[in-house]
Amino acid sequence: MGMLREPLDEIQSCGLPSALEVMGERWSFMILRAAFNGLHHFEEFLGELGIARNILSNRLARLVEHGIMKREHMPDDRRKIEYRLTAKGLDLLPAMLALRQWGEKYGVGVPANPVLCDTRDGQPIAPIAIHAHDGRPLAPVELEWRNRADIGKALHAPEDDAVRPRLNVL
Amino acid sequence: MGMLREPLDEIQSCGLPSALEVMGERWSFMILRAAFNGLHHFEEFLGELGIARNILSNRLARLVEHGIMKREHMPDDRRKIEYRLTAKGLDLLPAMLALRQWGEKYGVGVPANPVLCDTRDGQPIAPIAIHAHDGRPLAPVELEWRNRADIGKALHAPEDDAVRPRLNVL
DNA sequence: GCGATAGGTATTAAGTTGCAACCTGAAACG
DNA sequence: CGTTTCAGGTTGCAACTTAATACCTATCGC
Repeated sequence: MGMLREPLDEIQSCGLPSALEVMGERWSFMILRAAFNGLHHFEEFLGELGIARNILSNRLARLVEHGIMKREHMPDDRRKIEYRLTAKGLDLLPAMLALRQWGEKYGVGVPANPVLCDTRDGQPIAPIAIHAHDGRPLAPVELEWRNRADIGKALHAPEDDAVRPRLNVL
Repeated sequence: MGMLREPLDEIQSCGLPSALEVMGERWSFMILRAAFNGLHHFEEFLGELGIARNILSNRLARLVEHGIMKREHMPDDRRKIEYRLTAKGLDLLPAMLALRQWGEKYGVGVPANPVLCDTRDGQPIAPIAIHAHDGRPLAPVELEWRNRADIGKALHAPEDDAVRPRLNVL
């Protein structure tokens, strides 16, 4: 299949376009979720997702090509191929969960099952959130964009709270 | 524009399909990022993203329709329309950041600018990660899928570590 | 060998995207 | 107060992507 779309990356210095190059495609996240749920084979994905064979084939190939999954013949049955998440693929778990939790929060009647839990106490994980480098949770008002050059600098007097830039979306 | 695609939701009980219904479309996340960077107007998005007018128009309409952004005439100049993130839109920040951080980690030469920082000390935020309900950070080996019915139950003897299901992707 | 199974490819219709040209209503200008 | 400019679109069309379905190829179990 061709690829004459606008690259979508290099638009600004930000990793988002490069992430979306693979994960922005229709079905990529659904395939990833299925993989996180323990699916490993072509026909399993096919049955679970209700996707067309050719599209699934193409998407798996792209995920493999981008190092998100790896593709291996099974030694005991050489018809079978095993698709498995790589470390790079596993690293997408927070993004996938954040998106899923958002969908659950605002979607219609989606009580979500199964739920990702802490093995230690069997309780569901916390909502994915933003934390400071030292682990403090951060609310939107405590956030601001900074140029790389200004990291760690005192840009505004602490008492001058009203003038602080913050996320300029609030 | 028509909408005869497979719904992509209702496939399983999980919020992901419903999240992807809007955010899975090409450009949606890029528009969101631009909005988080403080852009509010049609022509601003157009210039920043290099997207076609009709597509931008369509995507903004869909974001508004889904309650992610709101659209308001500016009272001082009635030609201008202001697009602004709603609470629902702001709630996508963790998902957007997780995706962006992943792209930065694995993308080619993307040092990312500007960077989201804590107003308190001007330091960049921590990587988006998974935490237990009590705030402890959780590694992949400490995670397992559970049916809603089994939340909080002791499913496996603590000493029987090898048999524990975990993420069955590891 | 022979049917079933796993994982694809090929063909074609339908839907989506991107480009460029055009439209509309509200400022701004003189 | 007529004309120009600006903001925010819409329309038409060609190119591309997706989906559905049929077909292909290598194992495997018997």
